[in-house]
Parts: sequence; C-alpha cells; structure tokens
Amino acid sequence: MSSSSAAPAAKPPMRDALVEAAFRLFLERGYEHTTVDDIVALAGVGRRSFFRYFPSKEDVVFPDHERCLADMTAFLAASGEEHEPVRRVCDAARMVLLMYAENPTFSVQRYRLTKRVPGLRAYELSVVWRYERALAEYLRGRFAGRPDGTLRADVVAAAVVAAHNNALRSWLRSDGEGDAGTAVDHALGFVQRAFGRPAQPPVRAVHLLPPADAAEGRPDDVVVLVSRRDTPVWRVVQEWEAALGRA
Amino acid sequence: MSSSSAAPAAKPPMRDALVEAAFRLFLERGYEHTTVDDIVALAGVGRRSFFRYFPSKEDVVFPDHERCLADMTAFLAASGEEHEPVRRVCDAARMVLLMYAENPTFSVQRYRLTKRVPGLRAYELSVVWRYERALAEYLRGRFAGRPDGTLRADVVAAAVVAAHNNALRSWLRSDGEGDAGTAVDHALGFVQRAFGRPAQPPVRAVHLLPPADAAEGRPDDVVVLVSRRDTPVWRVVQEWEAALGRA
DNA sequence: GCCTTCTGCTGCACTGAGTGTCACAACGAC
DNA sequence: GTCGTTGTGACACTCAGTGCAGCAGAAGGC
Repeated sequence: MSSSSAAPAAKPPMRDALVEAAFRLFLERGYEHTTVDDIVALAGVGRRSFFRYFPSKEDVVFPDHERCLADMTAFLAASGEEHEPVRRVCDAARMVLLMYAENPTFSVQRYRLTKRVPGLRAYELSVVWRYERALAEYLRGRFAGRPDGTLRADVVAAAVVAAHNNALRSWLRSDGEGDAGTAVDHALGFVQRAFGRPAQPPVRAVHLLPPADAAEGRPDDVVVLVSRRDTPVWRVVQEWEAALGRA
Repeated sequence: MSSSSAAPAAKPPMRDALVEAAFRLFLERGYEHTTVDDIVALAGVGRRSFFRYFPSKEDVVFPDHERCLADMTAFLAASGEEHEPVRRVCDAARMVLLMYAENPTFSVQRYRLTKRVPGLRAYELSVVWRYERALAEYLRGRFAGRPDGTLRADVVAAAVVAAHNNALRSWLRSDGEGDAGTAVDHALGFVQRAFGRPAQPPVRAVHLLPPADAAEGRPDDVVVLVSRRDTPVWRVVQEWEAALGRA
C-alpha cells in the first residue's frame, strides 16, 4: 500500500516474517502450544535468529512498543515550560492509541491473545509500566518544588494510564469498531478535570447546588460564605461558626 | 517467639525453610545466580517440593501476597453500602502496608532485591495489578449506574495504588525508618481529596466568582464557599484549603 | 581478478525453570 | 493387620534463553 520507492529505511524483512509466522501459529494453536522452534520453522530461519530480533518469546507479540516508547520519551523531552503538564502527558498517552489504531485488526488479535495468556498479560504490564514511568518522570520534573510533587506526579501518571487503557480496551473489546480517539479523549478529559487545576487558576470551579435536598426544601440548610482569598483560615472558621449561630 | 501451644493452624515449616534459604542465597550471591537446586540443597529438601509450595522461582520472593490479596478481597466483599467507596478502597490499600510493616527488615531486603532484578520487578507488577483489579472491581460495583462508572472506578483504583506505592516505596528506601502509616495516610488523603467527593457531598461548591463582572476586578480575590449547614468544620477547612490550591 | 574484513545468519551444545509421573514413607481409620 | 490419603523425593522430559564457533556474502582495498 505504501510507496515502495525511495524508502530511506531498509528494514529487515526477517523481523516481519517472524512476527507474521508467530501470530499465524499463536492464533492457530495458541501461544503456549507454540514453541520458538515452530515459529522459526514456519518462517524458514534459524532458531538463533529469532532471539537476535526478539529478546524473548513474549517480545514478538509487542513488536512496536519499543519504538512507541522511544517516541513518547522524545515527545516529552521536547516539551517546554509553556505546556500545561497534565495536558501534555495526556497528549503523550494519545500516541499509544495512535499506534494501536494504525493496525486495528492486529491490535484486536493481540488483545484477545493477551487477555487469555497470563504470561502475556504479565509482559504487557511491564510494557505499560514503562510508559507510566516515562509520564511520571516528566511530571516529577514539572512538579518539582511543589509540596507533594512526586506524589502528584505518580498519581496523575497512573490515572492517565488507567483512563487511556480503559478507553483503549473497550475499543478493542468492540473489535475496533467506533472511534477510539473520541473515547480516549473523553477518558483523558475526566482525568484532566480531576487533576488539571492550574497552579494559579484564573477561573475556579463551577457552582453546584445540592440538587435534591435543596429542591424539596429548606434553604436554611445551605450556608454561603463569601470571603477574600487572603483571609486567614482561623478567620474563616470564626465566620463560619458565627454564621451558624454558634458564636 | 509466638506461642507454640494451641496453634490452630499447623503450617508446614518447609515453606518457611525454603523462604529462609532462598533469601539467604539471594542476598549472598544475587537472585539470578541462585538456582532452585541451590535453594533446595540448602533447605535440605527435594527439588520437586519447591515447586509444590511455589509455582515459580519468583513466588518465593513474595510469600505472603497471596494471603494479603485474599484478605483484601474478603474485606471489600464484606463492605456494605454505608461505606463511602473511595474511603473504603483506601482502607483496603492500607492492609497491604500493614503486611509490609509486619516485618520491616524483610520488606526492605525484598525491596532492594526487586529494585535490582528486572524479572522480579515484572513479577511485582503482576502482583500489584491484582490488587488494583480487586479495588477496581469493587469500585465498579459501587459506581454502577453512574455515567462514567467503570472509568471512574479504574482511574480511582490506579490512583489509590499509585499513592500507596509512592508512600510505601519512600518508606522502604529509608530502610523502614519513620512512620509508614502517616505517610500512606497523607498520600491516600491526596487521592481522597481529588476523587472522594461523595455522591451526596456535604460540601457542594467550592469556589466561584461573579460571572459577569469578573472581567473588571480580580476575581481570584474573592472566594465563595457554599455548604450544607450540618457540614463538620474540619471538612469546611479542608475544602477551603483545597479551593485555594494549598491541597 | 584476488584477498581481507565485517556483518548477519546458522548450528550446536549447554544451563536452568517448570512439569508429569511414579515410587515410597508416614499417618489415621477400621 | 490392611486400606486409602497425604506429603515427599527421584527421574526424565520439554522448552526458553545463551555462548560460541563457523560460514556465506557483501563491501572495500589493491
């Protein structure tokens, strides 16, 4: 499909042949009932060559994550101070989705495989963990100096990964139907709303009223306290107590 | 040390002997340079018995996680509707800390081991993942019906685990000095403030500003706090601090 | 043309984790 | 005593992963 002329990177076809042969056998007789010898026999190459391209049998299932992780790391490293940190890691997470969306049928097949085989699930966890660490390291740098900088960085990174995977998996479960991008945007928006409070927020939260209780009834139950921002806390408490009539 | 009389559960000492022998060798010559044959030779048992007690070589490094996971699952299963969900999973996460704190020196040794050996790191990830899934499954049940129920469940579970591990690891890095409980409470408090808004929150709105005339003044200077009358004072202070971005 | 060197591939032997199977000993029930 | 059960050990086997040596072919100097 792509242009075959003027390709700058002449990638070894053996690697692709191994992936091809491996997935054919995995889908046919299962991952655990396929040996590396079976794969290399089908691909017509030597057994030693397999481990030249893939450090382990699991790696052949995730042939493109190494590149994607490198891309994400480069993306984050190239970020400047002008980017809002949480938004930035959300954008970085979207790169993973793009990789999955590049080849939907392959991604769906791999998803079914990893769902069934415990060993592959474990391997996938270590892959996801490396993405999460990349996000967390970036955030740690951006949150350096804040009171709970590393804590916030780790939690936000974990939340972003969880949200991304939630949307990604539901897309994979639906066999790649529907728009994955929209689902991931929605999920990441959820995280951004939870954590994306800027350091010095120009505009704050939206006002919510108790929906049910207030409707049916007694406005006396609601207290509204207006104060200047720089009011000390003890004054706020004092005013609060006074408003309740507790003096 | 413990009472030897009237012990209801007569646990096989062989399991403990294997853990003992394994860690002695792991610390002496490293995890990867210790074979299962070495372990069983030191413990004076047959090789086959090792795999009777531990499904894999990695399992001997985490001998008590299976029990802890079962305890956590039971704890969550026994939870009623009266418990606030996010608080409940935070309490569940604290059970893991308790297990680590039961035997600090062992936990610190294991931490150093898992930090160095990639294979053990990967295995630990799969253990942590099972905890996270237990929390997420519970939250999915509690959030069922909410618009983004499963998304919120997954994200909160990931955030709780990340916060817990952040505090736990910094405690382990300090060789088990200091109070781990306080650190974990602080970390989990961070997550609870981010997500713990209950379904019928005692404090509804936090911080807002006049929408129209915001342009001319400095809206940030004014804080409006709306709350139910019966809200405890400490919650008000908490929300006040949070609204000011002091977390 | 020939000869080097380097690179990528193959075959082979080896280690070590994990499994299936059978045999054997200790134990309690009857 | 004989049964069945349970825990244990010994052996053989599969298969992932590694180290090493050899070999073909391409690139380059002469």
